[in-house]
Amino acid sequence: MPELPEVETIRRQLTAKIIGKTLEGKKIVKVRRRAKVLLVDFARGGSLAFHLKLTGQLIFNGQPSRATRKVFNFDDGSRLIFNDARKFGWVKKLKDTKFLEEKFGPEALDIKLGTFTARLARRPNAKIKPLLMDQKFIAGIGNIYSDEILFAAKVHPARRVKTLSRREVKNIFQNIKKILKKAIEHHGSSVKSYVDACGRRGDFVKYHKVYQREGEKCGRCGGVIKRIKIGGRSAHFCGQCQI
DNA sequence: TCAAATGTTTGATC
DNA sequence: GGATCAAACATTTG
Repeated sequence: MPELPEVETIRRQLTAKIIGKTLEGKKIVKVRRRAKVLLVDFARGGSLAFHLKLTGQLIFNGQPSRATRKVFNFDDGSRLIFNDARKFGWVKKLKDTKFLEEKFGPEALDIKLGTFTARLARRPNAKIKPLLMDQKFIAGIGNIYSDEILFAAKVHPARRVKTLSRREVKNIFQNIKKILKKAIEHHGSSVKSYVDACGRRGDFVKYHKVYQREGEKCGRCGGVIKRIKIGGRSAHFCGQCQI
């Protein structure tokens, strides 16, 4: 799944649907997100934690299918379906979620420019795309949005951090916020299997400028969109205007 | 049949 | 410690 915008979409929808319901005798008081982990908090402590990895789905009042791994039944007869075709995802009960604070870096939507710049300065030799996807460096960005952010900032995904100008750093920073927020407004990107908590597909794919658009013409400069491997993942970028 | 896929972890190597 | 890469997890899709 599901990068920050997709998990955040599900978080918001579940907040509206399941707060106040009771699950296995425990009242739900909050639905939170930390990095790409979704947390359902109970009144007397403890949480249910979900990670959807690549193909996980959480559908409120969905119908079970072959991909269904778990069904959570609420006291009022409604339910939450956890699907995951590839079985990489997980759900677990946590007594304490404090460790999640240190497990991940600052939230992408919360980080300040000064913090972002200071953290970059500690990793001068890292390539920018894998660094943006490093959850310990900054939390919430994955393969789709790192490509889109770097396209918007006109920065090549393999650029070393130490070669970035202050202006480029600011540009990347501003586009992290801008693109993630816009993607949330569109309920995320349904490239393949992702659907939101209502079982609907996200709309943001039509705004992708480079992700999975190899061979197409760049909408900004007319160059050709390329795909290369960086850190074992596909990186999509315009070979002409991303320097 | 082969390649690639929204994520993360682990181990090897320089 | 950093950086890079391959492999692993299990399955679907083109």
